[in-house]
Amino acid sequence: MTEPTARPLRNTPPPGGTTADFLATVPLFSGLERGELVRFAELTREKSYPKGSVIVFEDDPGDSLFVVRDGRVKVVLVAEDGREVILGVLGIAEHFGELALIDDQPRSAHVIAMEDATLLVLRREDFRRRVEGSSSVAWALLTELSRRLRAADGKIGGLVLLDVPGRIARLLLDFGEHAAGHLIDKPLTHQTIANMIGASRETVSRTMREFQDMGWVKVERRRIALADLEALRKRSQVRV
Amino acid sequence: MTEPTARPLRNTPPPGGTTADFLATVPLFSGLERGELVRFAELTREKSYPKGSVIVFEDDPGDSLFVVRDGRVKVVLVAEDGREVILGVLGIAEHFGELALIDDQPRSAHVIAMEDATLLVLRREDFRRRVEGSSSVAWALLTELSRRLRAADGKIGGLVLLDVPGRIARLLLDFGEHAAGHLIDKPLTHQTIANMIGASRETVSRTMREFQDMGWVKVERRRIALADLEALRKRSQVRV
DNA sequence: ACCGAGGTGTGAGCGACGTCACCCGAAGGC
DNA sequence: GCCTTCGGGTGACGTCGCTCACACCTCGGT
Repeated sequence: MTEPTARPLRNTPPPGGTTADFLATVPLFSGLERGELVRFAELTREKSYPKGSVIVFEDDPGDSLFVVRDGRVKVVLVAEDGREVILGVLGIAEHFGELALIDDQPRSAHVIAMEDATLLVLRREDFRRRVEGSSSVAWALLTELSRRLRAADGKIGGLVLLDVPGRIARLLLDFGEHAAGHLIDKPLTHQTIANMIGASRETVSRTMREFQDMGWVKVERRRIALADLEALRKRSQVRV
Repeated sequence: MTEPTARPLRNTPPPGGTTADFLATVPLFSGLERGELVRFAELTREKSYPKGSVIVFEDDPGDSLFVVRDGRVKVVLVAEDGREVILGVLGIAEHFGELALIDDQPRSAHVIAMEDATLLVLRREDFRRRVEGSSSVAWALLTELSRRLRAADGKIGGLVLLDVPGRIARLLLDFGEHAAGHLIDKPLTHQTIANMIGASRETVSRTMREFQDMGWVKVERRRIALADLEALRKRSQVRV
């Protein structure tokens, strides 16, 4: 855990077509027609952040929506003693910062770049005007918030009802269940897992070893592959 | 924990004016003009549920929005072994069931009447048509979901970062901080508290006693009054 | 006034996990 | 190549909070 400060870099935009093309791949905007996409794209600024830098601080007033164009970021709560809880990891085409746009409350968590990242930034007023004008965006936003709320409630349930191995099993399924070959492609350190499920790095380490010994998962070069979905599912239900 | 079944009762409507008057007090609808309120009210059915009955089951398809007209209901996850997690307690003018309306997913939790309750029921199609027609309702809904998402994230943080006394302190503040005389008016059993914060009834019992001994709270006739906000706030921060 | 149900108080035991301390191996910069 | 950094593995030990068991208290109902 370094002590990063926000120092945006200007660098070359990531490949992959125009901003409008990219926006079309983001669920939030996918309902829009070409012309609208282009206009949205024009309202957008692109910013780069090096690994470890803080993109938004908890309690900042916050008046922008961010869309991940490249890289990965984590949404975290940080306690005074340095322990952190990872509320979510966002990858390409995912976004954060909508809440501050909607209700004018300060940001509810830090967002930190896990890798060098490029983000599109859309300012509150521009965003609001569009949302009010386009029920398609408003509806997509409602859908997204619903999804997150369900996920959050599920997480609360998991924290209360499951022991650490159960929480790990569930997390692994969340990440790998619908992936090709049940392979979790992005590297996931034990520390990161620990912060996502509210456990210590050591316990995660011991548990992952156990899962490997039982043949439930295979790990090579830091890539985790789920080998026995049934066993993991069972373990992620209550009471073994 | 009884084993309740859904058995709606028809009984006398609660007092307090017309349905439209009532709707005007619900934040979701408070942006509407009189005429619209009346039309919404007409789309509404009123249903009563006895204490302990299940209003919606987890995994039900679910196609209605419910507004609490009278009584209190709890939103809960229930494990096979009977343990339950209370995700929220809703009182008069609060609502639930919007998620299923927005994203067509099955319900994510049970909702159970904690007291005899009267609810207004609004069916999906009627609701959707209105929301699409009225950006005021859509915006209010976004605001409400944002609020809940923040609350859920805060809860996750509390579960991970705080010990049981810390979680209890935080819960008490949530309920009583902005109440008149810092008095939590609705009775709150230790079991209920336990289920809300993911702890056992016994631990809650011991902790509440400790809080009383230290003069942080006063309890009489099952009403809890917060006596030392500062101490509670401190205890609800990380690391004592 | 009685009884029963629901809620609370409290002790004893124990187990899952956190913490601390350390080592090892791999990856990546220079 | 070498050295540093970052991530992982593992033992020893302490402890918070869960479970089990039971007693008491306070209602509301008849």
